[in-house]
Amino acid sequence: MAHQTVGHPVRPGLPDDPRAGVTEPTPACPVEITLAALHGRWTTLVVRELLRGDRTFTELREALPALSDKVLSERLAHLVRMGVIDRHRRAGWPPRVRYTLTAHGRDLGPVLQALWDWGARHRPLPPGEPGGS
Amino acid sequence: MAHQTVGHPVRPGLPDDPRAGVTEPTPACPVEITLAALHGRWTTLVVRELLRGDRTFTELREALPALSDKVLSERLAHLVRMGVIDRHRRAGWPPRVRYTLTAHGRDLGPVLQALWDWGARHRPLPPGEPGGS
DNA sequence: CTGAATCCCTGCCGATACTG
DNA sequence: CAGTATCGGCAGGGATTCAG
Repeated sequence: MAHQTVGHPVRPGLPDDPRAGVTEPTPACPVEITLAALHGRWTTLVVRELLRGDRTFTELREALPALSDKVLSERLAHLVRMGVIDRHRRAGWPPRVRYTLTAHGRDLGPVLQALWDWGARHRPLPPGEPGGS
Repeated sequence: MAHQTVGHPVRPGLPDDPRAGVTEPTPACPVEITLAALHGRWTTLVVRELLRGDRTFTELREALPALSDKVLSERLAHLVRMGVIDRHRRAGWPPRVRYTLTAHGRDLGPVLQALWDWGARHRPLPPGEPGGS
């Protein structure tokens, strides 16, 4: 997926960020950056679990039973690369790894809230409902 | 892409919406609904253009030159189905079609703003910046 | 326990060509 | 002008298996 700008039109008083005028999906756009962080199936659910508190790999698997090891592993690595979560290894046996949100990760709370709010207000067309115009 | 809930943990005072506890990516989750509406490459850029005012097919192509006819057509049909935009045909020749945001579509402004804000605050790891924890 | 490697299948998106 | 039809490449993600 790829996305972009917006913001300038929504807030005419915004700083004249040149990224608000891009004409193609570029990774430099802030909207792209955020959607890239949340990209992938299960990603928002993993973030939600971590918003409730730090978790181990197994705890996440138990919270999301239908999520496979491979995909969970991928999602966690992705979120670490995106600076959303941190990975903490505890020495000894058995290996224990805890995942916690970074400061940036915690800042995703309001973003997910905005996504929730719009979806909650929106009727998912049951079927044949235009919208409201 | 697929996503989910959140909201309950972010706002402990939220109504006890059962959707806040789903354990897999279901279309019933509000977060899923919103991400489904914005799903697909170019989608947010098309919405941004329409937030600036209504547009015709050709005007959108000119605003987003790298976007192909086929994909633009797909995105517009998708956004209509999602209740985000309306399609207005004007009789006569040549055919003129204007696309405008619905009320729900205009409500996406704050959502895109939230996405913009997080991405703008976040350093896209240039490379090698964990996050903040 | 916490993953990584592999296989395969599906769905997206771009390019090109064609129609009302 | 405003699309649709078709094709092909590639990345995403699920199941299974293997490793530190």
